[in-house]
Amino acid sequence: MSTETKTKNRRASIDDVAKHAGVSTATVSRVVNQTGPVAADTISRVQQAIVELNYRPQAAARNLAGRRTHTIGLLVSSIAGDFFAPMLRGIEATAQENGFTLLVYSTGGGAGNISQPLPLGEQNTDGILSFVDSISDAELTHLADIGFPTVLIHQSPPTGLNIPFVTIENKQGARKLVDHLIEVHNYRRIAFLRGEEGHEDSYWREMGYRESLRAHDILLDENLIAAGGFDRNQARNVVESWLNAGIDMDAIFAADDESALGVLTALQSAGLCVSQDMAVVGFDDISMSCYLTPPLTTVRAPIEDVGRTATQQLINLIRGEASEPLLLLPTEVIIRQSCGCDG
Amino acid sequence: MSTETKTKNRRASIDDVAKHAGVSTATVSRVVNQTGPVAADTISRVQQAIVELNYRPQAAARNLAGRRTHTIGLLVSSIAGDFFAPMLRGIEATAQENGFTLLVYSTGGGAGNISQPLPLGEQNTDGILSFVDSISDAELTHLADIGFPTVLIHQSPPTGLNIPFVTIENKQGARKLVDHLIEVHNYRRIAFLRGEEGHEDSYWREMGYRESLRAHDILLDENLIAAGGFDRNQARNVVESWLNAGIDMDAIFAADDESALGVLTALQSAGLCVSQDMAVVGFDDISMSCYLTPPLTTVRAPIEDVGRTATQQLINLIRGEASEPLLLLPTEVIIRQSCGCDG
DNA sequence: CTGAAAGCGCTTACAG
DNA sequence: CTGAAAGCGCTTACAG
Repeated sequence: MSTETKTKNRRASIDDVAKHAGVSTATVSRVVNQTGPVAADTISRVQQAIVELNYRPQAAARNLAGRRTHTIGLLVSSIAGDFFAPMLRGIEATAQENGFTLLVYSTGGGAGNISQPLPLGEQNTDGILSFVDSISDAELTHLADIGFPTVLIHQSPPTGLNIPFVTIENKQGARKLVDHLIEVHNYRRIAFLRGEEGHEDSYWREMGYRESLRAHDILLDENLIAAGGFDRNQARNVVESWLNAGIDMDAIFAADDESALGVLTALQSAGLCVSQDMAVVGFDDISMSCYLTPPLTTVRAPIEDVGRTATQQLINLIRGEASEPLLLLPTEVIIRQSCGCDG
Repeated sequence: MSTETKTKNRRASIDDVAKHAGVSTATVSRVVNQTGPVAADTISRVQQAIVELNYRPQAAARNLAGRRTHTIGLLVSSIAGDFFAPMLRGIEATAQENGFTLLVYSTGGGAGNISQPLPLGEQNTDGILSFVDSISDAELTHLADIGFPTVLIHQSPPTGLNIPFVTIENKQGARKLVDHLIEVHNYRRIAFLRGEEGHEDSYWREMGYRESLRAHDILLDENLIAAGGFDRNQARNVVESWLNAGIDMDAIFAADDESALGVLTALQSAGLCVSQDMAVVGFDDISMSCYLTPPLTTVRAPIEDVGRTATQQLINLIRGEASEPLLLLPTEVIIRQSCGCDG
């Protein structure tokens, strides 16, 4: 069995509406877009014709003639995980509120610095939002050259390029989290599990970690730092190898909640009791973090808000209004039980 | 009046490329789109011009002239949760593989049956993917009338409309899950927590539940059925009230994992030990389900695959090829520990 | 307040 | 294999 599309008669165009209402297409355009002055009764005549013919302006023609697309392009390396959903929600909502639609393209990771024309750009959007590593420096340079509205999310622009970006207070958040571990729980041997190589979030979280240790006169043991890749399995493997090597630790700070999950798994399958035998903390506060056992102490990243803010900045740029070169959204330490607190 | 003043910041158009390569725009179009025959050396001349001028065809003009948009519209009621990410991943990937871009619009829930022109439709896409309740019957009827390619996800079309849809084997999955509860664990008093009112997934899951009870000669107790709304908090409240009322139960089947979470919370804060004192099972197998305590026994819904399949069906429709009126993707019971098994 | 007309930047018969 | 030309369906000065 199969269904097939049946073609019916042509859709109504602006000419049809104009004819039906006895006006010119210019007038129809004016009432549709609420631009320019039109007499009240003309307006209602046109509106009636629109309803009767079920007229909907065709985007392509509108964009061509108007030199705008009313759409925002979002580039991400991968549409995955708990991190993505809230960000998308923020972006989508803000775009809608301002009359823009959202075009999403995921570069599928690894697009890193291979310069290849993206399917989203000047040719089909009014502006681009780029999350982390989804766009090459060459492409970014091109966009900056032609002055195309662009905002970076959780990533700073290549040096020399004047592209606004919005991200979160990674360092501050990490600093406070580690301070808690040291000051409240008296841990001194705190391991750090980095995120992805070259990822700025990870970099600044590590800086916060180092700063906290330094501030408390704790000598950093480089053996307590390893790469977790923001990945459950990689994190789990690292912790298992630490355990096998008999590394002495009080606590493990995973660069994100996703990898904290792997840490928890490794510890539990080694028969350790998290929070008593070993503290674990993460970063992001993804939706499942409060349901873990024990509930995860972490730093809340205002991801949805990052999406909203970045989109607003982009829309400002598109409208030719001022926009902040850098916006750092505040993070907040969320104390639960995996750090050793009672909850 | 001299044409020497070629504006430096204007983007290259097809005319510029044609002039640069010494050919007509028709020829440029042919090499760009790989349509029609072009001599080998002409091709390379044009390609060189394209590179030199950094030419990128403008989508709006292309769409207008070509009467196609090369984009797929996705309508969802809300971009939230663990359910959405995998579905989006499947849709996005399949769209990309076939040269389509994705336009996403979330109706923000409650769009139910208020007929209001959607920002996604015939005017800016080649086809529409609609997830559950994101589009009104009136709108759907309109789309069917004009034969516009449309595919429904996790939702059947209104009666009389010939619109293909893809969903999962809800009833079968629920049936097997409840069979397990009865046959392996000997539970007889199994409660069911419905999902959202009028939601087809919920309806069929309930049918599977009822069918299993009937097959095992267990009389259905209507007091053991309540509305959980696919919602953590609502589910939690219901279970708390059941507990307060002293309802006798062996097990609770939550219509999705999200609400199973609420069940777990309610049970645990009442001091009950899930899996020993009371079994809990869910549906979907969202990413966090295996990390819950105890790990959740559930039914795996192939959500990403649903996204892929629906998109492929839509693309078939767009291309005028055959498409299945209904595709039911298989589900699978995932036994973990919350049902009382050892794990 | 309204309309005639010139595009916007492409694609695609049609003719050669 | 290639080009001239007629649109695609809108918007927007410009003129009245």
